[in-house]
Amino acid sequence: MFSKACEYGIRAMIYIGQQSADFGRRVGLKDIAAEIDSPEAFTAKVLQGLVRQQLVTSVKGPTGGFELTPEQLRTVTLKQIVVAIDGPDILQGCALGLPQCSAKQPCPMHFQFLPIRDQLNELLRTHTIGELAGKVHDGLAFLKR
Amino acid sequence: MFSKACEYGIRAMIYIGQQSADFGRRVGLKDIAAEIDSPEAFTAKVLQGLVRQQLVTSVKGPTGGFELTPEQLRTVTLKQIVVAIDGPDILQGCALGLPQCSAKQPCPMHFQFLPIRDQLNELLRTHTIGELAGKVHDGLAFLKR
DNA sequence: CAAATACCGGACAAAAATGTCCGGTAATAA
DNA sequence: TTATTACCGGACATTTTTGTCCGGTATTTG
Ligand code: FES
Ligand code: FES
Repeated sequence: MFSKACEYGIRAMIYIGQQSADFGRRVGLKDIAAEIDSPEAFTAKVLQGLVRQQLVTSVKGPTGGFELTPEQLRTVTLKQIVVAIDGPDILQGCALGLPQCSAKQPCPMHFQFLPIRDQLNELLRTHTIGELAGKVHDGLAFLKR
Repeated sequence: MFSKACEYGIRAMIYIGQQSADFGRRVGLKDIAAEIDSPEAFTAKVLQGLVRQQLVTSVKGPTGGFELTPEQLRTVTLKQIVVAIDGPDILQGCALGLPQCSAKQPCPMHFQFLPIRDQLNELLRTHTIGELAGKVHDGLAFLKR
């Protein structure tokens, strides 16, 4: 479904968001990698990209780390993260790999697949990091194991 | 979503099925690759695997090629093909890559993601190759362009 | 039987994804 | 100011996926 990079990116964002929302605390790479069970250096690469796209904020030096501003917590969606890392293909590409997904020249799965893909779009579009971080805070969801 | 191998595999199977159902005609690799716009040698590899799993039948020598028996047309589903090529992960794996998808230890997307994944399961489980080949026959669906 | 055909199987090659390392830079704190 | 901290950026390494090649084998036709 998603690439490893994307999985790590989402999990990292939710963890950063949870720490920012609950404690106003910045988190370092080592901390993140440990809490979401991901390779540290690779996760760094993924987060660097998200910082460039301003989906997350980073601060260098002692007491530095990653954080999500209240605005980012409220506005950054799963869709933005997925598109930033994996590109828009999963949101609009053909299930069977045809170069164009269209109702004019549909693949045999098109009309059955479309509603499913649309629901995925809706899921990604309507869920913010702040919302998902809340579940982790409440002990209703987990980021590893 | 699916790997390239899986996309080629499904498209090839539908084309083979359409030719078997409509004309009782075996099709060769060159023909298949041209009709579904896929790399010939790579498609061969994918089909070899499906032959081993008896999802499609192959015959060597002149007049040989690939075909689907009436039974295969009726019973082989998208799910069987996807699992044979990509494995069961897309049908049961966690959206965020947790080693186990479970409601006991759910990731933050679990309860929203589950119904979508279930619908995909249902789509793959309930559609046979014969059924999809029929759409191509009727000009309602296409395997390239 | 002999020749031609077409899938089979394994080795090989290229590209992409995943993962690591290390020096550079900016920020903090003593 | 100086030392320390922690992200940044690029190069490098490994693994997986994608794709190619070629001789072998089975089958058909003459
Ligand atoms: S054309 Fe294949 S999903 Fe739309
Ligand atoms: S635990 Fe992640 S989808 Fe079920």
